[in-house]
Amino acid sequence: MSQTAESGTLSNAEIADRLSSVAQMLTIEKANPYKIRAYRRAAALVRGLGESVDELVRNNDDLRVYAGIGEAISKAIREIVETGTLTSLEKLRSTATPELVELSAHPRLDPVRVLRVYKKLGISRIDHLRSALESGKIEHTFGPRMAQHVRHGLTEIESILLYHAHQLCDTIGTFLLNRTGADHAEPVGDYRRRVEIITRLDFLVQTRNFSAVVETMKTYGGRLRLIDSTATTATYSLPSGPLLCLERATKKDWGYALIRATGSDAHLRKLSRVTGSIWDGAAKSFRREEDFYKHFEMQFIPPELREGLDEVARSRRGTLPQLIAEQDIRGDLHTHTIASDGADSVEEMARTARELGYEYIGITDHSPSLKIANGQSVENLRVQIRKIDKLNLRLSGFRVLKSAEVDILADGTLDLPDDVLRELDYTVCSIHSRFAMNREQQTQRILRAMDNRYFTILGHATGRLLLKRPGYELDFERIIRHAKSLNCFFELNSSPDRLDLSAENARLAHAADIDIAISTDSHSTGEFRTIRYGLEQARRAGLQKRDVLNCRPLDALLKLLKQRR
DNA sequence: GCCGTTTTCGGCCCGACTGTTTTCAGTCG
Repeated sequence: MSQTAESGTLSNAEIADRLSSVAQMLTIEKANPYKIRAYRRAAALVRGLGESVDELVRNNDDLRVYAGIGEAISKAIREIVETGTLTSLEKLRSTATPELVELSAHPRLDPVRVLRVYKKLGISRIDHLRSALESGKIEHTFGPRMAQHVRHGLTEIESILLYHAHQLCDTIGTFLLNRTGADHAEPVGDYRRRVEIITRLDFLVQTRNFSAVVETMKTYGGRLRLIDSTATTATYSLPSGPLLCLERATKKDWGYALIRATGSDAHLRKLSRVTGSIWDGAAKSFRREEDFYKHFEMQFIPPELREGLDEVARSRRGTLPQLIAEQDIRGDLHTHTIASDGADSVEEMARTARELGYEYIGITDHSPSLKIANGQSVENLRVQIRKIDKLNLRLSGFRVLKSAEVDILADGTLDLPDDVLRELDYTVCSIHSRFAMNREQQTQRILRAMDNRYFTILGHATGRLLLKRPGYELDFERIIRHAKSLNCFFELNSSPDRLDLSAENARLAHAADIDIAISTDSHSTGEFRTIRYGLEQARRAGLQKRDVLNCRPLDALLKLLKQRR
C-alpha cells in the first residue's frame, strides 16, 4: 500500500485503508474492542462517501458531522491528509511482527483469525495463506466460515449486498448527473434485475462528451481507479467493493441499449432467437424498451424476470405474470416486540402497520429456548395473547394476529406445547440452532416439525446470511412436497441480509403451488419498510398477488392459516 | 473511540450452547 498518492490527492479508499490498519493493529494488541469497532466503522464510512474526504479536509470542513467520526478520528484523518502518514499507526507498526505488517495490506482480514491459521498450518506469509485457501486446507481444518473470511480478505473485488448497492447507486447516479455533465444515467445489469449479491455496478450513460464523463468520474470519492476504457465504455474499481462500469448510449438507441445492458446473458440468448442477433447494429433504433417489445410483438418483460427461464416464451404468448407490487401487501406476518428481542411494543408495531395502510399484523415473538433473543416463556406468551385479544376489541378495521416464531428443536419438535399453540392464529416455525447437522438430519428435522398440526409457515427456510453464512444443507424439494401435502407455507424473509427463501427457492415453491408469506421479521417499527427487499426477490420469482399470503384480505388469510386445525 | 430527549460518564446486546482449536472462542437473533 503506497503511503503517498501520486496525484497529491488521497482517495477515500487510501484514507480508509489507514484507519482499517489501525483497527487491525489494535486488534492484535487486544485493545478496547469498542475502540477497534470505532476505527472500523469510520473506515467503512469514509470508503463509501462520494465526496472527497481529502477535499473536505482541505476546505476545513468539520468531519464530525458524520456519525462515527468524532474528535480523535477526525484529527487522525486530518493528519493522514496533511502529512500522508499517521503517527499512531506508525507507532503500532514499529512494534509489529513482519507477518502483521504484511497483513495490514489486506485490511479486511482479521489478524487474530489469520494468526490462528498461521499457527495451526505452520505458515507465515500471505501467499501461503492464499495457497492454503485454494487447496481447500483452510476449509477442511477450520470450516466454511473461516474459508469465507480469508477469501473475502484476499479478494480485491468485493461483492456487496443489493441493499448496499441501492445506496451506492443513488450516490453514483447523483454524481454522474451533477458533476460529470451526463444528460442521463440509469443503473442496469445485475442491479436492475435485483440480483441479491452485486459484484459489478453497471450504468448506462447518455452524454455528448463521454471522455469528459470518464475523466470526471475519476474524481469520485477523491480518486477512483480507472481500470480500462474504450470510446464507449469505462471500468473503475470502487473502494467499497464492486466494479463500476459505464457504458455510453445515445438517445436514439436508449431502449435497445437498456435491454442489452440489463441482461442477463441467458435472457439475451433466448431473446435473440426471437429478434435476431441483438448484437448487430441493424436493429438499433428503439428509444424506449417498450418500442422494442412492441416491434417484436412481445409483452414488456420486467427486468426482474430476465434470467433466461421461460420469460421470453411467455412474453410472446402474452402470459407473463402480473408481478406483485408494494401496494398489494395487506399486512406483515413476522414481527417482534419488546416481549422478546424487538424494540417496540405490540401497540406501537400495530399503530405503525396501520399507518402504512396495512389491515393486519402478526406478532411473532421468539419461543423460550432462544435465550439470546429473550425467547418468551409460555406464561408470558399467554399474557401477550390476552393483551392482544383486548387490544383487538378496541381496534376496528385492523387486526393484530396472535402468533409466535417457534423454534424447531434439534429433534424436529416445536419449542412450545400444543395447548398454547392452539391459542395462536398461526405459527412461524424456524431453525435457530444446530446448523451443522447434515442434509438428511436437517431435512428430517423440518419434515417432522411440519407434521405438527400447529405448524403453519416455515420461517427463513435455509438460515443463510448473505456473504456471511451459507445456510444449512437441505433437500428442499422434499420439503416442498411435504409442505404441499400438509398445507404448510413458506416465508420469504425480507431482511436484506437473508432474503430467504432465495428467488430460486421461491420459484420452486411457487411451481408446487404453495403460497408464500413475504415478511419483514421487523424488530422495530422502522423495519417495516424492508418489505421492499422481499418484494424484489418475490418479483424475481415471478410471484403475483394471488400467490402471496399477506396479499389476502383478513378473512381469506385466516381461513388458509387455520385449515390444518 | 463515539455518543447523548437519563449528555461530560458509562454504555456500546448478551447468555447459553457447541465442539473441538482440550479450555474457551465461535455462534445463534
